[in-house]
Amino acid sequence: MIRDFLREFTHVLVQELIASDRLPAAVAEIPIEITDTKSIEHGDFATNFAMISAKAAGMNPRAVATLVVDAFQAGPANSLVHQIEIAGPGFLNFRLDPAQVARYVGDILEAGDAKFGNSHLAHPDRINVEFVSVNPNGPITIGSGRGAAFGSVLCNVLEAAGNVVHREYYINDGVNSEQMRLFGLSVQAKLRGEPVPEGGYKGDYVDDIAQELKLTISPDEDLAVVKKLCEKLMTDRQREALEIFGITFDTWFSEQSLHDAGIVDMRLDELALKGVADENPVRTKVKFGKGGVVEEVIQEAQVSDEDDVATGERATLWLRSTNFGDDQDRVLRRKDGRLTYIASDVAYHADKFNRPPNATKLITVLGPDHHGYIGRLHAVLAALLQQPGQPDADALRMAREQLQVVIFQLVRFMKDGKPAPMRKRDGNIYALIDLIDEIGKQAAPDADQTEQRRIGRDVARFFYLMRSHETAMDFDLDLATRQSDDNPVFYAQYAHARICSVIARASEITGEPNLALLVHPRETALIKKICDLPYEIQRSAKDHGVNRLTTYAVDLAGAFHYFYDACRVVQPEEPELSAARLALCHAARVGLRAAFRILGVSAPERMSREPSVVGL
RNA sequence: GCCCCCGUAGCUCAGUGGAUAGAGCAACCGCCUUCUAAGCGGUUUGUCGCAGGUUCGAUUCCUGUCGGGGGCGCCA
Repeated sequence: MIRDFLREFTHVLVQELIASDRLPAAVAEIPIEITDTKSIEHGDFATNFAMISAKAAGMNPRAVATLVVDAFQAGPANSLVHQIEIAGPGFLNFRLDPAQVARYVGDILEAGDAKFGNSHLAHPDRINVEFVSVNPNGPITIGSGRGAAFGSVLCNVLEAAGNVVHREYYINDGVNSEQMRLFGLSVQAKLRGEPVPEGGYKGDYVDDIAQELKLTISPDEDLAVVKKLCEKLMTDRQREALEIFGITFDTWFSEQSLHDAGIVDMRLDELALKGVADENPVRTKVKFGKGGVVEEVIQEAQVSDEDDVATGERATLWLRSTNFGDDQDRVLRRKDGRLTYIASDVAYHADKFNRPPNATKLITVLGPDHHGYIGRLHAVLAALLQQPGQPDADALRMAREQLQVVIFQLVRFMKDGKPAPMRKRDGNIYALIDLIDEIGKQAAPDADQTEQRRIGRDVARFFYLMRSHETAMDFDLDLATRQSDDNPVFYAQYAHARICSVIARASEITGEPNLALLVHPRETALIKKICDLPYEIQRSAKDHGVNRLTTYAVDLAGAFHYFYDACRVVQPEEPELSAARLALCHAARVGLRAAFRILGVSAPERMSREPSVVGL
């Protein structure tokens, strides 16, 4: 908003200087960045343009800055930009007229809760974002919670930045999966009252599933049937937990459906036809040195023993992924004919471009244990995308452009100042839904379950989102549960509740607000902060740094509290000022609600803490 | 061995190549006759791990190094 205006404003000044030969044409290439200032002594906004363009201009930064200021002073007076000053090594500091800044309040109110912060793109991406996607063999854990929170907010941010986004969950229900077979066996054992097999699944949820299945099927039912049914039950529970966590997907995509439709076989045939997959009994492995330099290429002959031939087994089908940057060729089909997980991935990645229709980009959010998987996925997509005669490197580059794998780092849970195990004392997996319930019960012991879960969800989401996804984080369970009052999400939500309260109290304030009266420094600071939301969203969409939005929400709340403290809104003896401040309250509420909407946390209209009885 | 991430105040962490590096917690001192004190103001706190390099300018980018966390299956 204001930044966009100042960028354009400066751009025009520079263009004039170029047109009149006072600056060389080369400086037109220098981007103009508007930054905020650390101190109001440096004005409202600043640009380093003079410094970064000094070389292209062939003069020192202050000389460039002087030209810009001259052009500004020679031009027609601008109502918003009061003054441009040269400071320090060559900063251009903008001083704005607060009464003009206040006019932006009107723009904010016009956009409203649902639209404020959103941008339009001339050429939006159509993006499929896959996230969470855990195996249907257990509940969503607190570990997956981070990917869930991050992925959902990334989707919201990309959408708000003007892209078309499709939210997708991939169900790993492939019939060949060892893990899922073991899960089915474990449930089957429970059904029959037998001990779970070696390495099988334990925990209360396995019993729950077995109990539920007992109602509909006999203990003698085939493993395949049991497996399919418990996958469905588990997936339903995951879906339910994620909904409580504030996440709904556009598509829950079944891996097995690709096999059932014969699409996997079809894609493998295509790859074989293209020559990027074959049955030659050799595997290439590449040893990379520092910086991805190829140090050694090893060809391993794959010996087939006579038993294989005798049992009529086929040769192994290899994806020659080393041609596309992978460190070893990957098996697509084992010699016994069973397809690997990566074979499904081939079909799946081709299919994903249908959601949204004609998708231009795929984003896959994965946990830290999957970072070794990135190269494989790019190789899969490169093999799919490669056109006849196209060099491997070009296909790989295309794959890397179209598929972004975003890895979030480990989250460690801390209790009593020590790392807490991911399993609880009773041996059960720590599920996301347990975390939500625990936080909610601690924060609001007397509230009903719906309200407790709303609070638990808000706190958990905010905690997950406060840190950059690319940094390992500690999730302090004590802070999130016991001392939940210290949680910044309450600070931010309280600002919203406070605004609602002020608005309710101001019903007698009517009349047209004169926004030009909003010139108190704390009013100007609040308006500037609200106006920053679209900018923060655009930045976050660009580098996936969605944790900024939590910082933004807290900063905006702080700006409101600071304003509230000094500027009384409801003053019947000053109706014009009151109306203007009321409008500002509405605008701040729009900003907070928009930020909360992106973050997936609620905007409570009332917050009141019962007096504590502790210590009596 | 290779790959990913981290190292900033006592603790947990923000920080867009820029000016005097910030916030919360913790400690201390103030502010409710007044729109919610889950708030506001103030005091105190630094070898931005270390060494080079690029740059007019580096906490930020690059290289190396030390320390910590995680990952490298014909499992998914």
